[in-house]
Amino acid sequence: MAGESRSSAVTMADVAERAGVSRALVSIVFRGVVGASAENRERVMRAAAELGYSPDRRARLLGSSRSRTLGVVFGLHHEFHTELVERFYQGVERTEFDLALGATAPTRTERTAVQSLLEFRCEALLLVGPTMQRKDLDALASQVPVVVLARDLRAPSCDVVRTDDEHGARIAVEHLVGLGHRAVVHVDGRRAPGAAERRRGYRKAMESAGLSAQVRVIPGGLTEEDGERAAADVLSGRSRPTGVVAFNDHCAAGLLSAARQDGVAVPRSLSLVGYDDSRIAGLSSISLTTIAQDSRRLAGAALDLAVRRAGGWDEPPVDTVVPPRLVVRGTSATPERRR
Amino acid sequence: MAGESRSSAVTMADVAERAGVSRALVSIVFRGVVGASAENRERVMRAAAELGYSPDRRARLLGSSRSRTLGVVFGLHHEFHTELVERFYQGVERTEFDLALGATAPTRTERTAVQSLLEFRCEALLLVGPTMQRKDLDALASQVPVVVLARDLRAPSCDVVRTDDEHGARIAVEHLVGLGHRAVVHVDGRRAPGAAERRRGYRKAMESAGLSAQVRVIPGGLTEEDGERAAADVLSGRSRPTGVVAFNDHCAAGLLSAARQDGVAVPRSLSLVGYDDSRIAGLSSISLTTIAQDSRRLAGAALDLAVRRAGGWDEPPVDTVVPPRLVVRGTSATPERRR
DNA sequence: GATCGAGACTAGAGCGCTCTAGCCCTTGAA
DNA sequence: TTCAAGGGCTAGAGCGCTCTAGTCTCGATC
Repeated sequence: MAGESRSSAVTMADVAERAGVSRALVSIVFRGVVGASAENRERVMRAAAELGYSPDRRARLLGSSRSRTLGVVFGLHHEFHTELVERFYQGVERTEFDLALGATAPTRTERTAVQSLLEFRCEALLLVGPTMQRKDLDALASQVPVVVLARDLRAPSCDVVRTDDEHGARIAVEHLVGLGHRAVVHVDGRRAPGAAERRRGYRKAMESAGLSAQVRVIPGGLTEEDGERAAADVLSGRSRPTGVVAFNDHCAAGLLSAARQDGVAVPRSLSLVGYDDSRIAGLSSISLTTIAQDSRRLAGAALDLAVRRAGGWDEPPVDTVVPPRLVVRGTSATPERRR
Repeated sequence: MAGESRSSAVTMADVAERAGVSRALVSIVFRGVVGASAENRERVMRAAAELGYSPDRRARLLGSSRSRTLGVVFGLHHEFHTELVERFYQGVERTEFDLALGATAPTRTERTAVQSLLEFRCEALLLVGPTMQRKDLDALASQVPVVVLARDLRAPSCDVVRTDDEHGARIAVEHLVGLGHRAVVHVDGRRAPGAAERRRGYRKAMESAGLSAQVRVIPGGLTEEDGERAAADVLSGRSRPTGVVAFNDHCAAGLLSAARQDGVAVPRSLSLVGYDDSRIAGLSSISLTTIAQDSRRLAGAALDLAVRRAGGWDEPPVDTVVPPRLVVRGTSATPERRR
């Protein structure tokens, strides 16, 4: 058969034969455990290289009772999810585990992704921003250790790692107040996940700054269109604010483009803070000051939990909250003096 | 051990016992092949459901000599790559194969990704926009069937599926000319992959339209900053063009923001066409007319090739070229009458 | 009534590893 | 000298499936 010339199946036995040792010894060498002389170790590696051998993952996993695999379910098109995945890859190198990716997309459900990861016998699952129903999540968590990221759950049946959204909104406000703003409004996310926390953070921060009288929450949303719509409320009226904390970057971008179209100079006449540090915030034509989630710590904490759970750690679910940080770009500045 | 209460290992043997049949029969049922009575099929499925059994992928793959797995190497942060991955998922359902993802990121090399997929004994590899050196690619292709997407190779050692960039630039020009533009310039991508083809497409289209005299290529680049820089060239001078075909969307976005800052109305005074249909093109504040790659056909063609190669198809490498299409948004319109 | 064939089912040998048990040898302490 | 300890190595039994080569049953055919 023509295909035979390709790698074909060079197995551990072939390597063993060529190196003149037993299969078991080859296994020892490839697992990197003690029990082989330096000489033989070298011999085996050479033989393997000559034959182009690489161990068969499937067999390897089957042989040991543990799969040493962590499953990650993430949204293929969510930039923040993919950022977390990258962090996972980085973090997992320090462990004895490997990662298996299960992507989610408009045409591929979480259910499908989870199913396929389960077939690989992952020892724990990392779910990034899962949208599945609560009862499905609970059911899953009873089958396999689960760590949920970026979704707030009350009374969780599994570990949760998330960003402190209240704190995020707070530091956004503090940034503006620190620059000298007093009239700072919040364009919120209505009922989106996280919206309530951000609203609360905004309110509390304003109160702490002695600006209770200035508190004003304007209904917004998640999209640019929502931001554009909210712009009407923000910009009209006598009491135009000098600072806006928006629910997220897209909303802020809509607001920004509407403001500029109205001839309002940003940041000279209006400062704007987004949320998420999504890619558009970094575009030079937008250059949005925003709140960034600490993907590194989020991923690190989640990975740590997953590994411990996989190792049999059996304590009640843990809720880990990571503070976000401010990223200052071009849409925030000292307010101009008016009147 | 505490972990035992979780799924633990329920195997085919457990299902067989519960259903009162042999393991082999359970296998037959789960593989969905003929050879089991309706009654027993039902019995087995019921037993499996009761036990919460799902077949072990690792063992399954090991048992059959073929892995029935296609590996995909893609850039985690490239939106176009992830779009292709989604298409792959869709397409692969119609086949007998499964997908294994190997993500690439700034901190994770293609080499690592390929290595891990190879350990899974993928029967073919789909490389999306691979950046590895030519000789590494050739070496890889000699080990396992490889299909390369979105990278132009001359005299390839493997199948290539790509977009017809020359054609893309051509239809961008034709769109503008069709709207009545005559002074159409091209802000190019210098030496970026695809830049030469797009330049050629622009030139040829202009010539076909009888506008050879208007041909003008301005050095650009891939980023917004490149676009902003090119804007100076485009907008200055007596002979300002009415239409611009940019190398890509980011370049076009930079151009757009610079033009607007200069008080040039888009699309009234200047029409702009980008390339790639990236996410920013769809942002309402940008709303860029652009050229979209046909991810569906690209993925379909690549998948088809991979499956055939995996099946032992052994013809010389195939080069598949897919035409892109125009996406009209808000940055292109009939030119205003001047003078 | 013997023969055949098809369908339903099973036994059991792999697949390529891991890992335990045990062998052989050398070394150092008793 | 004896024995324990331990390093280096191997045999061989799994791991949970797939798949070939059967066996058995039953009804149709000659």
